[in-house]
Amino acid sequence: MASFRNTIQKDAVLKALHEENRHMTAEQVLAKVQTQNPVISRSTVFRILHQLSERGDILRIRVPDGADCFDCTNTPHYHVKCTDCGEVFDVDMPVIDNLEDKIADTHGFIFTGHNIIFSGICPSCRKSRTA
Amino acid sequence: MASFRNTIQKDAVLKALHEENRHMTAEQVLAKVQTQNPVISRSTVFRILHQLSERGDILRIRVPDGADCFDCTNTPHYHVKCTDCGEVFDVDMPVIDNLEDKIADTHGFIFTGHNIIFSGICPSCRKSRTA
DNA sequence: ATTTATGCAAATCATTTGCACATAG
DNA sequence: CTATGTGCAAATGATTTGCATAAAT
Repeated sequence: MASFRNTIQKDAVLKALHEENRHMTAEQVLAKVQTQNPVISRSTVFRILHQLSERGDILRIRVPDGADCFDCTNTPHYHVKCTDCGEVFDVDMPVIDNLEDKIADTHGFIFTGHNIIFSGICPSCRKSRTA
Repeated sequence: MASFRNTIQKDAVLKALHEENRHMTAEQVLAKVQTQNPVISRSTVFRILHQLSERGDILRIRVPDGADCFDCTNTPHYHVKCTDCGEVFDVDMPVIDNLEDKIADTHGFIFTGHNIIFSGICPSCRKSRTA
């Protein structure tokens, strides 16, 4: 069976995610990691983020029309994307249980989950608009 | 001001969308259009789909981890993505009004809308699994 | 020793864009 | 005539992958 090995790169990625404690793109993780350890490659960061999210250790947030984000938490929650700057933020709202039950006709589909992405204007973009 | 012109290509794209009457990827639109008019380029299809969705004539559905879909309807609705084959289907469920009001702490965010993507197993993938 | 990981560069996939030419208004 | 549209090929951006080497178990 495939087992996982501990490497400096994996530690660095996890450390970066925990220090920020919010979702980061792979690019942001790479940048942060490289400030400490300059010799770590982009593909390795992508591979590690992929592996960790497959394992369920971190959350991969598929951002429509933008780079995916990774969150060191593993409890599901919803997100907002600012339509101005494209940043993604957490939403303070409990996950809706059994949302799937509201579907009238399932056509034989088996629903396993759902994801909500809100859109809006983030506080800082709002300020720079009125300014 | 910029105004729009009618071209054979635009007619062809709209015709393709209306004939299928369900969401298609740009690639699918291109394929269908090329059966009638072989000399229409990929970029033109993309440009037209972009233009039409900007105008609000059609719906652009951002599919996480997959090609965007376009729907000739302009009334919003939710979608399911089959985790097996990746196909996207409409969901028979009314759009939730005021979902944004359920957000506890908005941190100064202005919410303008939301989108829900369900995940599940489509009927045909389910069949081929048990087979 | 054997298997998993890494770094690099090249590949992929969906989509956009620059540019010269065509065409609708 | 003049602005908008088209076709092509090349560019983009995010992510993945093949391959030889390195490191963890």
